[in-house]
Amino acid sequence: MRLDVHNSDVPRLCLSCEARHRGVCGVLEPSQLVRLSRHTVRHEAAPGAELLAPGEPVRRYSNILAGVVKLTMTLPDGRQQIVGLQFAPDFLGRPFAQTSEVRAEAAGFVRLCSFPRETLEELMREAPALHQRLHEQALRELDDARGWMLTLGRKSASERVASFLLLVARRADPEEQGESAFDIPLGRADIADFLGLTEETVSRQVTSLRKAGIISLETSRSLVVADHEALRNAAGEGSQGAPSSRRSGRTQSRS
Amino acid sequence: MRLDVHNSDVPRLCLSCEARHRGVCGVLEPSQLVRLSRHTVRHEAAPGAELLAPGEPVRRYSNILAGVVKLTMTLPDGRQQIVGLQFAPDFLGRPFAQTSEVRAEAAGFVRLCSFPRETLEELMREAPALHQRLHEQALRELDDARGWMLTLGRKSASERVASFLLLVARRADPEEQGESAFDIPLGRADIADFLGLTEETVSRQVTSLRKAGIISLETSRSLVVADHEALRNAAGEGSQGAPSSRRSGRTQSRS
DNA sequence: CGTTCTCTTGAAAGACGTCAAGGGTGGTGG
DNA sequence: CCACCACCCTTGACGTCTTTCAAGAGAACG
Repeated sequence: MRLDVHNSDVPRLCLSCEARHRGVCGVLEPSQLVRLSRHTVRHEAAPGAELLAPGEPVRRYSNILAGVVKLTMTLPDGRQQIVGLQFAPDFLGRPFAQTSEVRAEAAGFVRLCSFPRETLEELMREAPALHQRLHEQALRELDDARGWMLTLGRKSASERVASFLLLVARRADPEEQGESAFDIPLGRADIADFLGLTEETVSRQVTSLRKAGIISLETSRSLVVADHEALRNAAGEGSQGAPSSRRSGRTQSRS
Repeated sequence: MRLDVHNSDVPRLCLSCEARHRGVCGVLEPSQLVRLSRHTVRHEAAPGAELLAPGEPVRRYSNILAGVVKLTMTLPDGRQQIVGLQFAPDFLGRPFAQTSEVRAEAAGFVRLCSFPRETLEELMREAPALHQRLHEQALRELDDARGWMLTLGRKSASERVASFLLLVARRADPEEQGESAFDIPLGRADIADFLGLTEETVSRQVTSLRKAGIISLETSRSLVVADHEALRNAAGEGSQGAPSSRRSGRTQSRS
C-alpha cells in the first residue's frame, strides 16, 4: 500500500532530477528518497576523470544525471576496449561486488549523484522494487554486451561504424525518422576503442558512409542521418537476408 | 527464521541434484523446493537441440544439470556468434523478459530440470534470496560478456584461442596446476563461432600452440596444458607488460 | 597567429578469411 | 574383422581487409 503523500515530501534535491523518474529512484517512496538524499552528494566530473578504478573497493554508487560514461577494460600490455557506454539516468556501479573489474571514465563532462554503498544496500533490502530495477538494468546491460559481442566478432569495419552511429541516432531519436543533427558523444579514438578498430579505420569508414550519401556531418562530431534504412542495412541489420554459403566470417564489403 | 527441517522434507528428485547446492535451488527452503518440484520436469537434449528460440515467448526456465549450452546470436545474413556458454549448474533463461534475444542450443548432450515461468516468478516474489541469486548470476554473466568483448575487440587469433583453452582448463581445474587432460566441450567450428574466427584459423592456432609446446592434444578434443604460465601469456593475460607505442589494435604475433 | 589536438588521407605490410584438397576418426554394414 | 562413408580436423595457397607507419588538413585554444 502506498501512503498518500505530496510532492512536498520529496527532497528538494530530487524534485528536478531525471533519475527520480526514469532512473532507479523512480521506485522509491518519498520517505526512502528522503533517507537516501541525506547521504547524497552531487558532483561533476571532467572529461577523462576516473569514476571507478578496477580492483579498488567500491565505496559509492552513482546515478548519472548528465553526460556519457565509458566502461573500459585493458590488457596488461595496454590494449584497451570499451565494454559499455552509460547514459543518464543509468545507475553506475556493480552491486554485491567488492571491487569492479572495469574502469569507468567520463567521456565529456558528467554530472553525478552519489551515495554510500551501505545506504543502497539497506534500501535494497527493504525495497524489493529497487532490487528488481537494478536487476533489470543488469539484464539490459547484458543484452547490450552480447549484442556488441556479435558486432565485434562478426561485423566488418564499416558495419561496426554504422552500428555505432545507429546507436547514437536511436538514443536521440528512437523513432528513427527525424533528420536532425545528433551529437556524437565520443571522439574517433574512443569510437575505435569501442568497436575494436583503429582511429584511422573509423575515420575512413565514416568518410565512406558520408560519400555513400547515408550520413552527413556538420562537424566531425555532429551526425545527420540522411537515410535511416540504408544505415540499418550498412550496420548489417537489414531486413533482406541472402544467406551466404558460409555462415561465418566477415563478409567482404563491396566498393 | 528457518524451520527445523530434515533432509527427508527435500523432494526425492532434488536429493542428488547439483543445482540444489551450487545452483539457484540452494537458496530455497525445503517447503519451497517441494512446491517447485511439483511443477518440475527433467529431460535430456541431444546435441544441436534448440533450448530457447529468439523472439519466442519464454514459457519455461531451466537448471542445467549436465552438459554445455551455447547462447548464440545471428545476423540477418546468417553470420553467427556465440555470446555465452553455460555449464551446470547454471540457470537458463532470462527473467522478466517476454522473449529471449538469444538462441540457446545444446552443445553435446544436456540434462535439464525445467519449470514454468509462473512458478519461478511466484517463488522470486516471496524469496528475496532467490531473487538475489539470479541477480548475481546476471552480473556474473555480464562480467563474462565484457571480458569476451575485450577478447573479440583487441586480441589476435592466437590469443583468442589461448584464452578459450584457458577457460576450459580453468573450469576443470581452477588451481591451474594439474597436467590432466580436459575435455574440450566444443568442436572447432563452435570455437570459431565463439571467438569470431573461422574454423581454419582456430585449427591453425591450436597447431601453433601445440608446436610451441604450450599445450598438447591426445585427441582433437582432449586438452593437456603443458605450461600454464605460457598459456596465460599466450592469452594476453601475462603479468609482464611491455607497453606498446600504440595502445590500440591487435599486436602482431611474432613467429 | 602559433600550438596542439583531433581528424583525415595515403601507401605498404601483414593477419585472417576464402577456396580447395587431404588426413584422421568413429560408426555402420557387409 | 575389415571396408566404406560421413564428419571433423588439418594444411596449403592466395586474396583482401584492416592495421601500421607517415604526413597533412582542420579546428580549438591561448
